[in-house]
Amino acid sequence: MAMQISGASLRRLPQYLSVLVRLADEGQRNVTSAELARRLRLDETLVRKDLAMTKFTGKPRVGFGVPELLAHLQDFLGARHTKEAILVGAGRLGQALVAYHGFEKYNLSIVALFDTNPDKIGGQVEGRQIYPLWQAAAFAQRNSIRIAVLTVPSDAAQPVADMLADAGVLAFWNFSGHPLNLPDPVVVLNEDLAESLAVLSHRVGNLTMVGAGE
Amino acid sequence: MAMQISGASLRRLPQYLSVLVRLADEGQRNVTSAELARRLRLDETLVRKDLAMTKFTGKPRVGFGVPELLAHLQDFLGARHTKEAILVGAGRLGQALVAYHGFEKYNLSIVALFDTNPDKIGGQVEGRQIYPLWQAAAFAQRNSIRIAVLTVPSDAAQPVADMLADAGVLAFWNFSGHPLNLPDPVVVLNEDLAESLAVLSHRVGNLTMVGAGE
DNA sequence: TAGATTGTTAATCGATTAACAATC
DNA sequence: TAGATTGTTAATCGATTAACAATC
Repeated sequence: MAMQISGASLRRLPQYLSVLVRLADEGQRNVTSAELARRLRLDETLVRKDLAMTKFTGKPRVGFGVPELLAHLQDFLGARHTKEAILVGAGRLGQALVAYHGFEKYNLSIVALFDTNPDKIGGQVEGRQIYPLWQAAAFAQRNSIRIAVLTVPSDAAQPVADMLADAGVLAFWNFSGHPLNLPDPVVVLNEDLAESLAVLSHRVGNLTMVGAGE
Repeated sequence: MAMQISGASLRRLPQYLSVLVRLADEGQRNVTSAELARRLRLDETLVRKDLAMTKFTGKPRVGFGVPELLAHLQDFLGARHTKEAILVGAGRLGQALVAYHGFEKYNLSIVALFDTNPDKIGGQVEGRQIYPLWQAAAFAQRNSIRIAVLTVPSDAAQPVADMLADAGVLAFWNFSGHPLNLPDPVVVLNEDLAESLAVLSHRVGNLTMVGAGE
């Protein structure tokens, strides 16, 4: 009965959030589904459906209260209580993610980094310490860490994930490009820049072909 | 009649590619759709359908030729002729992307960076020069650049994209989080870490709630 | 040949869009 | 009240999965 929100809907919520932040800054009190739709190039019915999934209701003739909806979505997305995470694989991508300030909006805080490279261990990234990989599981357990960001080489992804899942980590943000196999309650979110790049590469290939001939 | 491949299929092709690279290394000659499906946790019919979309055919009782399919997918994804791109916004994320070696697999080469920050201009990232933003359009035009990676703040995304589109850029990989509005042949691929983070944040919120009470 | 595996057509599923009654 | 806008049910669309005939 409590209909589960789809991944597709969930991915649009931060987009609504970012429009709402702007509208709130401008002091706008209410916003209609039509206006949200227009700004994000979506269908207005889809907007109403997405918001309904989060159990927020608007007012006919008025729309949705901007500050109320803003706060509601932040709550819904879990953006209002801090979650601690560790990052495994302090390479270039890992270090960039630690420095990426987008995390803060969702109150995700990376508290420690782990790596196998002795040259990196003991160093710091953005004020966070890099520890040896073998300490990761114990660290996660001791600090009740629930989230791990995996920026390890693809070969290392599965063994590292297994180890951390054993230590109680419940969610993985997996940048390794290797699909993970983990027991059921564990959440895996795969992020694969290669996929996007393939899409771009193919489309550009087609464009230039069209441009060149035919 | 020449059925257009869907984005969903296209995103799976690099996954097949990475399995094929591994199989080719191991010297395996043929692979069945069932084996590809198992390794990537997909349905085997879906695998056959995806490969059919690229116009590659297998042999009943044998499967798909590993080296042939590998080469075919690389071609299909445009991974076999080099494409030059510029990157606008040499911040942390931008610099990380330049350093990210995943690009090379698809023969996408970032040849120059642009930024407005005088402290950055004149500097280098991974051997590539950082130029002032106002030179970007002329540079793109002079060098027939077709692809731009946008790692600028969201407010700057639309004006920068307009300027580059005027200069002949046909494809944008947009990390700004701001939806772009561009004329029709132009390809935009949006990459939004905030979306993924929202999905993760929500799912973890649910997990911990389940763990805590109910 | 018999049987495994492909390629394709049909059925299902889920997400988006259209239609419209409810409401303020 | 009249009319704009919500919330929801029905229709459409596209992608995935199932079924199965073709083929080597």
